[in-house]
Amino acid sequence: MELSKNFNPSEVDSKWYQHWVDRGYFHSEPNDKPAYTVVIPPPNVTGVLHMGHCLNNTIQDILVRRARMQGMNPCWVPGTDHASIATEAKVVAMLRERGIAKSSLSRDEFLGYAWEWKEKYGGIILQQLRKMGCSLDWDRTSFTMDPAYYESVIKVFVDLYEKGKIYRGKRMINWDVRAKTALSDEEVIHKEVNGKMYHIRYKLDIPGDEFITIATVRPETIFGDTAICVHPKDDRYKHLVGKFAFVPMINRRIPIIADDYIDIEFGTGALKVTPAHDINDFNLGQKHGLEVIETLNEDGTMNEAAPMYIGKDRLEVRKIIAADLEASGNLVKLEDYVNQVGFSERTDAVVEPRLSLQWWVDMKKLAAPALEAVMSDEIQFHPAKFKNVYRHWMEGIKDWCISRQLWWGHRIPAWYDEEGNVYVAKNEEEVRIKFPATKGKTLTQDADCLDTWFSSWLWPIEVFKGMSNPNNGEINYYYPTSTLVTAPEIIFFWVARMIMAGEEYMGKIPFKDVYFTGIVRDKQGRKMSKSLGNSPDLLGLIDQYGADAVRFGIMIASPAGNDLLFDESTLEQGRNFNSKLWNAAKLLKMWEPRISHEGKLPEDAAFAMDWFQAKLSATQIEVDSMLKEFRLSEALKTIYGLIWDDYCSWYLEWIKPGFEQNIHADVYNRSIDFYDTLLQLLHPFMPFITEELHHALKTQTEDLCVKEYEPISKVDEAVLNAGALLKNVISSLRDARNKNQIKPKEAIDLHIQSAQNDTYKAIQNILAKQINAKSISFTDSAIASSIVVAYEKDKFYLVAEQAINTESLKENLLKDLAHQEGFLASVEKKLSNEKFVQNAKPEVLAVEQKKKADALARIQTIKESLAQL
RNA sequence: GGGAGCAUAGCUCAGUUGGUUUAGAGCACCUCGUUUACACCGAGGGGGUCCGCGGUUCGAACCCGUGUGCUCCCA
Repeated sequence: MELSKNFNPSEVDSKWYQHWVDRGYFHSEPNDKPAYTVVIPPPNVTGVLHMGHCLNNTIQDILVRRARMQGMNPCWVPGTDHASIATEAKVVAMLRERGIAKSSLSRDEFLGYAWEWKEKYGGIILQQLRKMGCSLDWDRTSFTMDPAYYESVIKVFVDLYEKGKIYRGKRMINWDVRAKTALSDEEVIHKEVNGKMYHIRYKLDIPGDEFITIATVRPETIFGDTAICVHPKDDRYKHLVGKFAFVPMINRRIPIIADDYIDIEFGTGALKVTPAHDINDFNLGQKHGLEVIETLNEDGTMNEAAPMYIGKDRLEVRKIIAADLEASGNLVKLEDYVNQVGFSERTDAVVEPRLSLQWWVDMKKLAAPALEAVMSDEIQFHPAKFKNVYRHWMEGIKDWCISRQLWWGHRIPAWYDEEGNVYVAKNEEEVRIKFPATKGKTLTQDADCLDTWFSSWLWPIEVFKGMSNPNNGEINYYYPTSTLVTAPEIIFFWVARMIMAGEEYMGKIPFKDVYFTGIVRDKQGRKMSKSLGNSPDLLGLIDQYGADAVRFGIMIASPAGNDLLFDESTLEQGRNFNSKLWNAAKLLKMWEPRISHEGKLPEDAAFAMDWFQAKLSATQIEVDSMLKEFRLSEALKTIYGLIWDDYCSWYLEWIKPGFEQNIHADVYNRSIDFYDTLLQLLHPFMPFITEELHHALKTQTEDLCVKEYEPISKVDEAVLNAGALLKNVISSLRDARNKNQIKPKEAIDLHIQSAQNDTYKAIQNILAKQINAKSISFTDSAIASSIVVAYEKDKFYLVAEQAINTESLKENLLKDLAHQEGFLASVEKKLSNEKFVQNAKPEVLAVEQKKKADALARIQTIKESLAQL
């Protein structure tokens, strides 16, 4: 097969992807082999592929492809998440564009539009994953709202309710005024915001014109104040405790109370207490039996509690209230203040604490085994530093608010009768059976949906129908899964809760290893985001560079456990690597017509092959251990170096036949096999080009994608060392040529003075070729008017026609001498230290003595060389 | 405010239980080079007070303390 001049990824990529799918290589069924199961972190059904997905899924594909080539039975399950808030927001926006208001639709009508939208746009992202080469088992594509999945989520709700682990309660929640729904704590993003601290004085209900001043960043909440609280030991206010004050503008009378919760140093030391709109105030209110006055409507506008601002947004009121307080004489001062404000993860609205009746999961009992599983390393986190983060959260865990005031999602299976009694069962029919008392009563189902994560925590179980059809053959074979690859951002949202669900419903952990990827940032270290516009178009990049180059670029820049600073130059490096791979194959194929079966195997070629075999085996072992520790980036770098430097720059040059010369059949075949092995090693990282070249090299009996790795052969250390010596000598001599400005075309005569002539004799042909020497001979004494190069204890004399630049030679030798003498001094210092000689381990001592001997010998060599100049 | 982590070449990172050469790699940079694989290339080279200070030790990039700077998580 003739190779084209250049590698053309666009044709090759789609050809092989289709081929792999057609052959069913990605499809898994339970069998006798060990399972290697990975479930994809299901992207939002609304999602389009971004750099984060690219990194995450490339890593998964590397692990899965490698497992396949190691003879395991890998199963990588694709799918999408219904993403309740995000999707509902998109559907609402789409309807608005069509001029339809959500409020004008019934629930069923709205869901009709939502499904329509999902069928049309949902899953675009899954198509995009194919372009990247992901070896997902498409026959298993799942969705968190598939019918069976939906039933499982409901089943879990009912079960946890019956176990007393789910309850309904009026509590302070995070309210998203844009989506008009409750949020869990994890869905709130805290950001620093420049605001104002308002010092507001409240007139006291005592004779005279006295005031008490409070400080707040949310002045609009004064309408919900039901007390002012001071520290009992605060001398400034002690005398006011038990008295009353008036809320400015509305003149409502509120008590002044004392509690040691108050920080005397903060603000004025007096706190306005608004139990309806702050969690701490709420707790304080509970303790002191304070009234709760709500001031906000669902959409964040003020209600009748603030008569002068009804219908105005609370942030708008914050801007205008200062003037009004000023007018009423209540504003003491305004100062700049930086504080932390919560924003909705999905809508970016400023979150308002709000008292609300919601459904909760009691997390304490669920958390215990899940914490233990990670702390005992039954589940291993990579990098392990995330264990701390996890422990910290799990130990301080709070109950999980799971109800969302949305329609798109799993509807809460709770029914209410007219008196407000609650009945929980999987459907109304079931309620009627379980609760005969409901006979004749009208029941209404809870309007709310469950938090998205209340379904995704079942993902590793339900993709194998482990909830809807417990104990089936697949769940028993594929569960627990092997490795979860995900972003550290969702360690609480998802990872922790999957572990809880796994322990609760399977009695087993859901996965053995969790690999946390870094966050993808731009060159300047900023997180990639839509608003910054610093997120590159991934599909455009794949078109431009090819999927392999993108995979290479993103992996080479992702050190384990660190963030990834995305820079297009690494994709260029990937593309260049593609070219290198392609050209090396072209070179090999060029020799094919000149294969000779006659004659003996040349000695130098035999050495080259032995050396490369040793180097290959040693590197395979290294790569193996790196991958076991999830050091994927380092493994790729190692393979890159093996191919580019050791195979292409050294090995191929060593065995390269002269101009129009033949190549020995053994050498040719061995070189092809080496290359094939290299392609196989690289395949999990760059699947397309390796498959293409695997077939281009020779007629193959199987595809690389499913070709199992051979056992690694033993490393011949002696040959490895001889090769290293050869490389070093070549480099030193080339350096000498360069420094003496000997033209590359000019052949030199080389004289070697060494105690190990046999070593050099075995490699002299290679050496001659690599440094362009027309002759090599061995000598016992110095050669006149030559360039002297000292390497270790050996000396090399280069004889060229050109005049020798004695000065620069001398300079180099002196530099080397200074270095060696400095080194010797440090070694001698150590060895003359009695305590070192007494305390150091014998092997350390031996090493130091050898260092000294070597240094002395080298100094001797350099001095001799200098003397000859 | 509480917690975690990081600081090594211009950049991104390795550096295993403290001793394996006076610290390595890739990219970038500089010099030279178009001999039939590849200029998306080849050969060679330069470049570091291992963040500062103090300590432990015969010996510290590595261990301890402290300061500074940065990042992340939680409230």
